[in-house]
Amino acid sequence: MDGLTERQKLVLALVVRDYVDFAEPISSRRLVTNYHLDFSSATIRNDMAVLEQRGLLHQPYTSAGRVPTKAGYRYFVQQLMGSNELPAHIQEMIRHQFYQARNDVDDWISLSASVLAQHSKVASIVTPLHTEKARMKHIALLSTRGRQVMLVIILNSGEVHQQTLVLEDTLSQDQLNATAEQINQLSAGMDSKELEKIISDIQGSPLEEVFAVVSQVIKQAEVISSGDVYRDGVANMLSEPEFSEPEKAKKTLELFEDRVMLDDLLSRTVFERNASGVHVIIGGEDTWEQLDDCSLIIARYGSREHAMGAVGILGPLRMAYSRGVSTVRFVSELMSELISESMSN
Amino acid sequence: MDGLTERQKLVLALVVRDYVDFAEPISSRRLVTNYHLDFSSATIRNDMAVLEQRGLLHQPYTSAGRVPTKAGYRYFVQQLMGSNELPAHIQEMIRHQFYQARNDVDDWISLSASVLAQHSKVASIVTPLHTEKARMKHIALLSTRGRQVMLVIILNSGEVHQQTLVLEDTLSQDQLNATAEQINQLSAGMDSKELEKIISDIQGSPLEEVFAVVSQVIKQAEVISSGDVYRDGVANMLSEPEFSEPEKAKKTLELFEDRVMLDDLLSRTVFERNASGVHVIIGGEDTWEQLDDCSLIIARYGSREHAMGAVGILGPLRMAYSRGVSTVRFVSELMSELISESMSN
DNA sequence: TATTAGCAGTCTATCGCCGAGAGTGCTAAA
DNA sequence: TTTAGCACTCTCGGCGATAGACTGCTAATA
Repeated sequence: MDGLTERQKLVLALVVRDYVDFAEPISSRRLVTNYHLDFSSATIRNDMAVLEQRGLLHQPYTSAGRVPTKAGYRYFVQQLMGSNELPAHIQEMIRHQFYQARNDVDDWISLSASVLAQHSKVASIVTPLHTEKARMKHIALLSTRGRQVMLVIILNSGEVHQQTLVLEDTLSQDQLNATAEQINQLSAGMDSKELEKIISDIQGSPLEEVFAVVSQVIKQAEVISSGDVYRDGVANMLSEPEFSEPEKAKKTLELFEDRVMLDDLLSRTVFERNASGVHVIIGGEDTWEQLDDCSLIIARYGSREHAMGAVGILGPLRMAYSRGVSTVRFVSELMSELISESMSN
Repeated sequence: MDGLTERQKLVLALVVRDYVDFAEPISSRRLVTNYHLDFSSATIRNDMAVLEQRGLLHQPYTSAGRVPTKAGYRYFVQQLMGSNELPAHIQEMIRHQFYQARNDVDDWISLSASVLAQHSKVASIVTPLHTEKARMKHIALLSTRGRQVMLVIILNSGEVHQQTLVLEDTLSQDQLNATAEQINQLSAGMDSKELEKIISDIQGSPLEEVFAVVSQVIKQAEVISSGDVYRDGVANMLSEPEFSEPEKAKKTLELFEDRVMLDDLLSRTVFERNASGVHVIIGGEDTWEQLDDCSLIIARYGSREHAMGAVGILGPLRMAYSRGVSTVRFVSELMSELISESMSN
């Protein structure tokens, strides 16, 4: 009910739909003729006036058509849009692309960024997997060159992290193997706190340096770092008329280079909100000023027990929400499925 | 000599310099007053007419000021610019940033992208290290989760590659260690061709699958892949007036997402040309159509014996070439230095 | 011969104006 | 409650005129 008649809801939905497609203010007559409504344009005008009073539509100037407000988009997404599935042939196409890829999480991640950008015509963001409670499973030390050594850390979740070390002296691979073995014996299954305890126990040991780095890497694994967020389709955004003024375009592009903001956004939306499923953030929602004229559709993938990441798309307010949500939902579910398959057994 | 008087060269240099700063056609009077020349504007006008005849300057329309042509920029870069060093305090600042970073090539790479973008005010591109003749030094197999195994390959050059495998059966870490040991014994120091020979020898062995992937990864290491090129400062570009038309801006942004083109560009400029040092590519140089109104300043880092990468900046034709070249040169030398230090023992 | 002052000529950019067109809100009738 | 009709408002595109910025040329000068 919430005070809107069925016809008013229809009008709102049609305005959103038409505006998304054509990016110009929508007039009452236009709706009547394009959608063969059984009402006169005057009737629709009355409904539009009501919707404007409720703050769901906006008139750029007296006697222009109507444009949805942020609240209008939100109402549309929450009440009117429903939840459509992605058409079967599209699903098939995407699945096919994934099955063709190598069996590698990193490849899937970059592929999903590309798929999302391609199907949504806006920019996409995909984070790698990360674990909330990171525990070390196993490490390896590999001699690369000179005193340089690669430390590879496998977490319980299956995530892999690596980090270069430069040691005081050159060690042979055999010596490194022995060292790694020692560390594995001492600390398999530990989290960063437990590791720190060990470090204080072994003060002065030649292992201390390596331990410190292991603990540091594990601590970092618990925070999502935008450093290795995948992006794609950023150029798509510039086709949208809302970014025709270079100033706005620049502001938006800077979003994608602002790591602090991305970190905050991703961790606060996807990882803290306990609700799973697809989130739609419209126009910054009073929290992210920079996102003021963008919308974000985002969902988790992976599983809470092991490791999770986020896939999403970022576009203008005037965005194909229904299609966007279906696409993001499908891709996130597909990713989860692929990952759990590759880890099973 | 090459047919230009000293004063004509000066005029060209000043036009380039002033145009770079102000992005508007430069008039004869403007040069005289701004740079306190001891000639009248009429004299400068005569020189400008000559420079235009030589194709070094261009007049947007009758009775507008002059703008450098691509040839003009090229002449400036090759003959007039000289090679300035980056101011000492800037050098110090950049060094400081690098010494603060972790001792990790990947961190240096992303840092150098950020430093270049910041100091040049245009976009930067940095590739990771890659080797022309990749030989396997050592591999490790690490059990991650279920049948999923991480294959880590260390090349002779010190580069590290990793790739997830999904095996038929779950193997314990001990079994994996044994397998890796076998492979190391059999094939340490081999290049991809030699590996392929081995593969045909061990047809049907359980090692075959792993071998195939090792050989594939090594082959890939020889090609520079834009997949993991670092970019930064792309948003900077949109501040430049040449990208105020969204159409051009989009075309340029697409450059950064066009992996095929980046691959080609990087391998043909930096890795094939035997001359080392800084390369300046102005306006695509008849080879890269998409780069038509961009310039690229790029240099190698690393060393030919071990592994090399490229650092560079990409901006509009109207670019601060002198400063750009100094910056790129300095960063590439610094990277080389840091890498060789971390590899020495 | 090289340089310069002066001037006529050319082109752009900007402003204001006007009319066409689109779309509304309102009123009165169905 | 819906609708036809109409007056009103506001934008957008085109037009013309003006101001201003530079140039190229010519004739004078050192």
